Amino acid sequence: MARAPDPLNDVDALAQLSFVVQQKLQRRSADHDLSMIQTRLLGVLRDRRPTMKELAELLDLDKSSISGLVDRAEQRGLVTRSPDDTDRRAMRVSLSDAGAIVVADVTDRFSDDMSALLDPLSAADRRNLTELISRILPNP
Amino acid sequence: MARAPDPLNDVDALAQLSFVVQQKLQRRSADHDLSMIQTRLLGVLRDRRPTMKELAELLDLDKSSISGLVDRAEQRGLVTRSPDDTDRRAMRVSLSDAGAIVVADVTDRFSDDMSALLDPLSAADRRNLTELISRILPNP
DNA sequence: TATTGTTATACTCTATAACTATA
DNA sequence: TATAGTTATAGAGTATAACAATA
Repeated sequence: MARAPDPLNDVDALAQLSFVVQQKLQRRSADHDLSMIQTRLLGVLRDRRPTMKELAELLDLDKSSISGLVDRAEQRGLVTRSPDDTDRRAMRVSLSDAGAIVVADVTDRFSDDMSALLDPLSAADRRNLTELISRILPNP
Repeated sequence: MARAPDPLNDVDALAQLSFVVQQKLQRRSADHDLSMIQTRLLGVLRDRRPTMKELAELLDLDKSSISGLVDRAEQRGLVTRSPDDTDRRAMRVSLSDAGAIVVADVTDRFSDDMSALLDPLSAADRRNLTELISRILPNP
């Protein structure tokens, strides 16, 4: 007779779930030849036009790392740099049309993955899970 | 009056949770000057003595990437290579005493982080969350 | 003087291809 | 022949330090 799997403790459950979710996102990114950090870059640009400094804060990277990251994304035509309107030292980064299409596709397919992951749960259980997770996430 | 945060949909809840969890692990790893992949290497060695090929499968990396990864861990005294008993082509990798201490510390502190994260939930809610997550994780 | 961004440098991480030794 | 592992090479990603332009 089939044995039930070992019950997970709460710490292991959170850790394993995070790896599964990240792996899905990584694979959908790789389908577009994007690294996780490139996908995160495009993701934060969906609703922002940040300066390089703001990008460094959003992605928790050094400003010099942002320079290289944006360089490579710009060479691929996914983002564009423009001078800031008022501060002539600053550059603002925005998504190109091509970048918007790519990030939308990654997002859509990742959403499909997450829906598939949630498939074993009833609608009520799903609402319950989302509510519990919302309560432990740091308030936006 | 303070507004409640926007309610998250289930996909966003899973994605955000995974980033929070991974960020905690990354920071605890960085405290020991370990990258995430080095921590994962030490983690899989806690209960295994795999060959290089098995490590490549466990970490989903090319065997040549494993060579470099193990090289650097070995130079830091965290792991050791030993020849396989029966296949003279193969090498087995194991945790050193120092490596075991490091991975135990990262694990303990990460567990503390996860417990703190779960703090807003009652014991019953926590059990409920763990049960729901267990049902969506791929069966081991 | 302080801040924004870039560049030079060094290191880690990763894959591909070619290689050696063993099965 | 096929497999296990290493090495050479190339490129992405990262931080530190030094720098130029602007505030």
